[in-house]
Amino acid sequence: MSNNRIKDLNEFADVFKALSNPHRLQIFLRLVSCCKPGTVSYVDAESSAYVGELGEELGVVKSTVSHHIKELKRVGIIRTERQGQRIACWVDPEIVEALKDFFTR
Amino acid sequence: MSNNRIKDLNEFADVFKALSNPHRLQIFLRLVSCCKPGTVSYVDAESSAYVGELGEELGVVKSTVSHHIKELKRVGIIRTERQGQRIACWVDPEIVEALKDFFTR
DNA sequence: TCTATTGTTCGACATATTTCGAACTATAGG
DNA sequence: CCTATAGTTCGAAATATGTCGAACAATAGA
Repeated sequence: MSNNRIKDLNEFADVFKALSNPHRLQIFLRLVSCCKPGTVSYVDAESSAYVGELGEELGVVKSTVSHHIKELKRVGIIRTERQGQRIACWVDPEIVEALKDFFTR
Repeated sequence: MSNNRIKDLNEFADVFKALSNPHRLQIFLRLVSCCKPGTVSYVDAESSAYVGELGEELGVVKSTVSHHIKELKRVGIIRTERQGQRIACWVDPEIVEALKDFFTR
C-alpha cells in the first residue's frame, strides 16, 4: 500500500506544522533537553516543565499555552502526566529520532 | 546578543512552516535526493526538477506550484536556476545539514 | 467542605494560508 | 516578428490558525 507513504507524509507535515509556530518551537526547545540517553522516560524538574511555567516564559496566557501543548501532544511531539495540581510535559525522544532520520538520507 | 537566538528560532520556525504543507513537503522529498555528497552543487535531470513537472506530480496548477517554490526558496530550502524556458529547482544541501543538526543534541 | 492553584474548554475575532484562474512576462524556434 | 511553451503575479474566495478572556474542572490543603 503506497497509502502508507501518504500517511507518513501527512504525519511529518503535521509535526512540522506543530514546530512552525515560534511559541510551540520555544516550548519544544525548552523541553528537548531531556532527550539525552538515560533520561529517556524519566520525568524530573530539569527534563520537564509545567504548563504555567511555560506560559510565563513565553508571555502568553495559560489558555493559549494549553492549546499549544494540546497540539504538540496531538502530533506526538510531547507527552504529559498529571503531578498533583500540575501537568508535567516532556518531549518524546522517539520523535526526535524520527526527525533526525528524516533528514538523514 | 541573545537576539540571535530569536532570529534563529524564527528562521527555523519559517523552515518548518515551509515543510508543513503536504504539497511543499512532497516537493522537498522529490528534490532532496540530490543531496548526496558529490552532487552538492551540480544540477542535472536526476537531482532537480522543473516547476511544470512538479505541478503534474502534485496535481495542482502551475500558479500554485510557483507560489510554493517561491516560499521554499524564501526560507532557503531550495535554489533555482533558469535553463532556457524552464526553471530548475534543487534542495540546498546546507539546510538539510542544519536541520539534521537541529535535532542532534 | 471551602478556597486557592492549575489547567482545559469554548466562543469570538483578527490574521494568515492555500488554492484557483486570468492576465502578464520570458524564452526558444521557426 | 509570431507562436508555443514555461513560469510569475495578482485578485478573490474558502479555510485554518493564533490569541484572548470568561467560564468550567480537578486537585491540594486548611
